[in-house]
Amino acid sequence: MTKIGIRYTKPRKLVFEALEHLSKPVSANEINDYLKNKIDLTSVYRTLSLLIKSEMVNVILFGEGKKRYELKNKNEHHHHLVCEKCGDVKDVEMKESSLLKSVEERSKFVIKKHNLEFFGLCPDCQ
Amino acid sequence: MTKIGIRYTKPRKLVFEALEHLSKPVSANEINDYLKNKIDLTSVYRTLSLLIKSEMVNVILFGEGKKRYELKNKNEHHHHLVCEKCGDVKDVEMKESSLLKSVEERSKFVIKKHNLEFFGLCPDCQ
DNA sequence: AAATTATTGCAAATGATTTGCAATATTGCA
DNA sequence: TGCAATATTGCAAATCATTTGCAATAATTT
Repeated sequence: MTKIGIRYTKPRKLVFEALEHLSKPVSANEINDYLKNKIDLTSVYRTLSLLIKSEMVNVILFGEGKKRYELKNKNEHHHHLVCEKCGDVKDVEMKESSLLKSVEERSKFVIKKHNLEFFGLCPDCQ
Repeated sequence: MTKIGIRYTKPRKLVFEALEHLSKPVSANEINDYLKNKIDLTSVYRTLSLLIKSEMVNVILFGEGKKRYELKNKNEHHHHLVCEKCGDVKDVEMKESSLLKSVEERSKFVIKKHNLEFFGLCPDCQ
């Protein structure tokens, strides 16, 4: 008799805890560092794809040539403001439904998702 | 007597022409394909960094794990709407100054730049 | 506790981008 | 024009992020 299922394993527990604890967009490597290499980097990547597929994690791009990952559950849909000097990341909330509607109307596209990230200098670094 | 200067060379000419001709965000590889490997991929990359430094080219991220490059001169500041099915890219213009101002006020950051890209289905692919 | 099957770690592959370096091309000046 | 000075190229190899294959291991069902 065949059974299929997703198992709750140590690597998965750990990656989830790392994302929860770090609670900002982090790279796969940063997760690994936080976990002190207790699990293999490959498992971090594999767990992340799982979490992304289950819509528990968002992928965020800051244009550094790598992906960053963030738990979804916490806050609502939001964007980020990154300090180009110290690297601090702040969440940005905004209502963008009218903006999306306007783009949809003008383009006749159906919009499924969007990326929006801001870069600048935080109060301390100005 | 030492002289310093930037030279107008064949590879640079070609990369510029490729960007002009393709006139949408393209990857380094796509530039190379267009140029039929007349120049080395390394030179494409080196020319692109030069053009970026001189603010003639923008880097655009669609989250595919690679960068895309687009000539600045053509249109004004704009964003992109990418069809997730056929890959077609449409430019999106919008006035975002009030949005930026609002984010700056709420965050106390000074915003230097931002990324905004939309993904969805174009009229033909819906 | 055994059998079944999902998951892991490790090594190696892949893809994008960068770097070192000797060979070559461009440019300013005699 | 011709040459020297130096910027730039191509090629090979390095690097970084991410993915894949596979045999060993762990989780789960019975």
